[in-house]
Amino acid sequence: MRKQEITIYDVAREAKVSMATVSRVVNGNTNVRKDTRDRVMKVINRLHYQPNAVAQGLASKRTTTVGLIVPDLTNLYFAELSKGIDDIALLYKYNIIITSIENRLMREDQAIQGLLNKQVDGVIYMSDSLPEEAVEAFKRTDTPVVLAGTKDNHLEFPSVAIDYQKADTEALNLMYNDGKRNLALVLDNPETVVNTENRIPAYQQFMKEHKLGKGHIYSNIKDHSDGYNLYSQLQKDGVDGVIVTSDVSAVGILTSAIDAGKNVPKDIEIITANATQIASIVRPALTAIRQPLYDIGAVAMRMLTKLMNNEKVDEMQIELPYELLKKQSTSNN
Amino acid sequence: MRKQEITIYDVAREAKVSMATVSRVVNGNTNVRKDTRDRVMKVINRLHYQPNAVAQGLASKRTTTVGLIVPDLTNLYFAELSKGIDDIALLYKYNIIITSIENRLMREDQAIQGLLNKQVDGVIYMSDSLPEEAVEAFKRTDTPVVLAGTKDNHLEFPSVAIDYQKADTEALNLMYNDGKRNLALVLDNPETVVNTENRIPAYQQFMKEHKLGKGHIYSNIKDHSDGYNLYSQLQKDGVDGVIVTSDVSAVGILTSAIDAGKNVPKDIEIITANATQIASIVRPALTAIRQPLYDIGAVAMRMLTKLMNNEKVDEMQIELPYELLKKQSTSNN
DNA sequence: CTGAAAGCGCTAACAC
DNA sequence: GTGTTAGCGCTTTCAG
Repeated sequence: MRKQEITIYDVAREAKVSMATVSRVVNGNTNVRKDTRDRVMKVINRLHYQPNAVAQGLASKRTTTVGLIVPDLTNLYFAELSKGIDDIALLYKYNIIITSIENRLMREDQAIQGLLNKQVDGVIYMSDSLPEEAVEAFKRTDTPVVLAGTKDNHLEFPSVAIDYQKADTEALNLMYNDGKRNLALVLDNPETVVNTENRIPAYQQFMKEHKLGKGHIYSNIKDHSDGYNLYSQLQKDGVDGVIVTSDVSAVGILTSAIDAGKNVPKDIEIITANATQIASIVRPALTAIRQPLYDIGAVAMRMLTKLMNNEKVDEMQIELPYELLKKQSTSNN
Repeated sequence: MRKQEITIYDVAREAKVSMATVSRVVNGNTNVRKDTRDRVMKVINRLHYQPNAVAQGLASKRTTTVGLIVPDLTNLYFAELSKGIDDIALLYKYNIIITSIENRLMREDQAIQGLLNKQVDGVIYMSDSLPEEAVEAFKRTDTPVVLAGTKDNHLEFPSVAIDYQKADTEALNLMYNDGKRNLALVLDNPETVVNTENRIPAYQQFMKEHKLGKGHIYSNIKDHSDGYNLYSQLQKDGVDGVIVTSDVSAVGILTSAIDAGKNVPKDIEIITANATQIASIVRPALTAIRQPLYDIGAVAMRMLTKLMNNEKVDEMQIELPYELLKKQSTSNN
């Protein structure tokens, strides 16, 4: 709806060439003589011609657009992932259509279908859960998909993530070495693949191996106040060390403990499993499993570019290194 | 690139109608007899037909897509604005193409041009600065634009924001009433319209009216460590009260003060001017100018839908109410 | 209420 | 190297 609808046809006429030639110039095709190229370029600049990406998309069947499916924009975990994706997308000249699915009106499979209808060239899926309908939706298409910061049950889709199981075990071990024996796991969503297939098994195995009983798993602790309110329960249950999957919830537990006159890490140790900048901003700073979120996003997007170009991808399940950042919410003996 | 490329033509053939009729059914045009509509719908469902949005866009010149221009995805200020935008966009069935311009590779006007080439139906601009080239880019087009959480110098564009000047004056007054006399203004970007036209004038006028001298304005304090490092300078300058435009920077100042053994609010009062959830998570909680970020985004997007439909919009410059949330970083006498 | 036909602006064989 | 010509899949007059 530009005021001046300059089309490729206008340029062709003014430059006295065919639209095919203009198209070649626009797309950097080398099969154009230098002087005609220059002539066309001059007209393009004079007329301020800008190719209509929609028409290009229809004709070429490539939209240079990728879809992002993300649960919550205001969760820094996803925001930091997105940043990595965005930077690489820019590098490869892809636009990003973002679809947030936290809203009840939008289901995963609908989000996918919507993106597919827009003819995106690829999709990056960051939602922590991958419902069966979503899997089906992906399978109905040739459009490549990469999971970022999450995995699927059967490793059917390419993904970029960390070794959650190993990370959690290491975190539990840290608290164990600090003398903590009543360790708990605090989950946001208990049904995500990462949790059911990685975090919970890691926790249960650790508890078993160290003969610590069944332990405690708390679910649906998603925001600051959830965490804040959970603390009294943790006290009742005698918990002295927790891994928390939601960053702000970890802060909530921390604040609640301090407000209750407790000492962190003496009375309770806290490790946040999906650290964002928030973990390092609060005091005491939270010991954290630091995932390379930006890199996960960047690598996922890079992988997607390869997939979209039908390039060979040697590794479909990429695992990036994490770091267990020991801060003030554990005593780190 | 779907495996099964069902087109409107396939549906037409199977349903024994013309593609025009299928199109009418798909678009909810009422001029279709009920039984033909049903027949077409049945075929659509059987074939899993999904309209190609790119072809629709080319033919109808509407893409049901809006562009978002945002400086930084990982800044919760923008994330919270985006959430409001996203929810309303979903409601009106618009997709969102997000363009982040913090990257040096992407300038404001390029971002705009890119969105325009994609034939977006409208743009929401959240960047805190609006360079001349960006203004020019917008003027070359009929595509409606709404500024969210920011304003332009000449009120040329529709916008949704708060009264920054009034808010800051109120904040300064709070600290003044607490007995603070060496008040400072800590800016992220000193060149944004909101700062040059609203915050700085408000500050200067307040200082003048209360005969507090020239005061101190600090610039380019953008992240947590900027704020943290600034504190020693604030001490040197004897500052006992600050308004900070970057939320995480405010936390940085807070943490730095506490680490230096100071008392907040006794030694220094801190008010954050662009509060996000972070402001309420830290302890002591930050006194904040709480802007209704979600609402700003939602109202901006709603306004844009009207503009895109050529509906009448009575108010082009919308000002939403803010709240001065008195928390623990001021003594609130 | 339905169909025919002309594009939307561009790309991509295929000729020359 | 360059031009010609079909489409891409859909919407939208315009007839009837």
